[in-house]
Amino acid sequence: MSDPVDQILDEAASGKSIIKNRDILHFTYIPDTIQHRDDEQKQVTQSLLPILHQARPSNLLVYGKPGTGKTLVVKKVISKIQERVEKSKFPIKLVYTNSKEETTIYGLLVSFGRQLGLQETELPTSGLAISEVFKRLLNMISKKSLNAVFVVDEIDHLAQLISKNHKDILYQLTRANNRLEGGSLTLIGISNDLTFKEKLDPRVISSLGEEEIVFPTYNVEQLKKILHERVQQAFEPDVVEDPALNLCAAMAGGEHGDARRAIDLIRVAGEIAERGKSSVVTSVHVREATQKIEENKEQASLKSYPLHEKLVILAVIKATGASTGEIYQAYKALCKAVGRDALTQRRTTQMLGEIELSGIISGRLVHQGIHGRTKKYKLTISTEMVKKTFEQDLSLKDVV
DNA sequence: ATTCCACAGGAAACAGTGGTCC
DNA sequence: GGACCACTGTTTCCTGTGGAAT
Repeated sequence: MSDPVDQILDEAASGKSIIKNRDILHFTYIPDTIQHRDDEQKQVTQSLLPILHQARPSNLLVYGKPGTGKTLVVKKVISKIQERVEKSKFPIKLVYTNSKEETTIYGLLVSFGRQLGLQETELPTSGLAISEVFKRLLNMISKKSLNAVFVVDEIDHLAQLISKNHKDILYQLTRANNRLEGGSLTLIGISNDLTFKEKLDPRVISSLGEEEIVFPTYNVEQLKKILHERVQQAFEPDVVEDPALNLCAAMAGGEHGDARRAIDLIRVAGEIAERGKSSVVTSVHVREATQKIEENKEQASLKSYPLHEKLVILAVIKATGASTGEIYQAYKALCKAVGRDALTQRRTTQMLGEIELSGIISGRLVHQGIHGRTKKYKLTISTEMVKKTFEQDLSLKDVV
């Protein structure tokens, strides 16, 4: 018997794989052309054209569901503009940040600052007032007469942060040009949520949405073409069966035309087929892939919860279909069992709400007349999955 | 028609941490 | 070293809710 590790390594080295280029099976892999997005590419380019003529373009808002290629298009246009203006020595600075990757407004501004070239000593990662951070950013732009273009991906998330902290940072960003002595600042917002503007200050809406571009979702036919192209480049010839490809497109098409999801599906299906030593990818593999992606998502999300949230989830299992009050009693008992102080009922309600948002549990508001109003929760995923995941947590081992 | 229950969930306050600035 | 700041997680306080019971 050969060594099991060697066996796998030998097989991989011999090039037996049905996948010949894995990189292509990632959404962010940018092909030369972004398919079915010609119109949008033209629109974005038109909007940013003034930069070429050394003028400040209008602030721009880009909308579209996840996986519609918004960010890819914006990044492509920007990098092309950058190529051209580099030659003309026009001092333009493009800065990209995803607000979801920053948990605070402070972090977001610091990320902008770093990309503008502000060092740790000039802009520390904490300790300053937000207004001070903002001032330092503007000083930098003024001093170097930069024409800065800030791209804020998932700007709806930023809008949410702002509504929590009551800071009008977006307003200040959109009106920064009035405060600048040299240089300029342009804001490009990218959003998944078409309705996020409703949460904003009307003054911000008017200056931020000077121009708007909407990315329509892909239809199943378009998804098929996108998949087909990637499959041709990524897999060996005739490996992916047509029904498998069609199923991927149909499934992703059913979920708001998400190309990211479609490409993910075919990648995971390919990996499953390969591990099963199959020479073709069939629709069975695609179905398995759907399930696997779903399970991975659930497990990752379960693992990421802090202890008290995990205890609340366990309490929902113990008191299944029960009201908040009963769940709270079960939770208190669990806390006692693991030797922790229980949090208040108010906090527990809040945690239940947060967990519900992630889709692991679902709640239903019930009016029971004189018995008051309550919310009844139940688990939406399998109990076994939760138990299996939580068993790995040492502090929970005894109560699972 | 009124009362009452068992909470939901918003708002504000607070404590603690980790930092800067002068 | 003290004033100040951002931020997170939590508690405290409070108002609102809709239908059964009275």
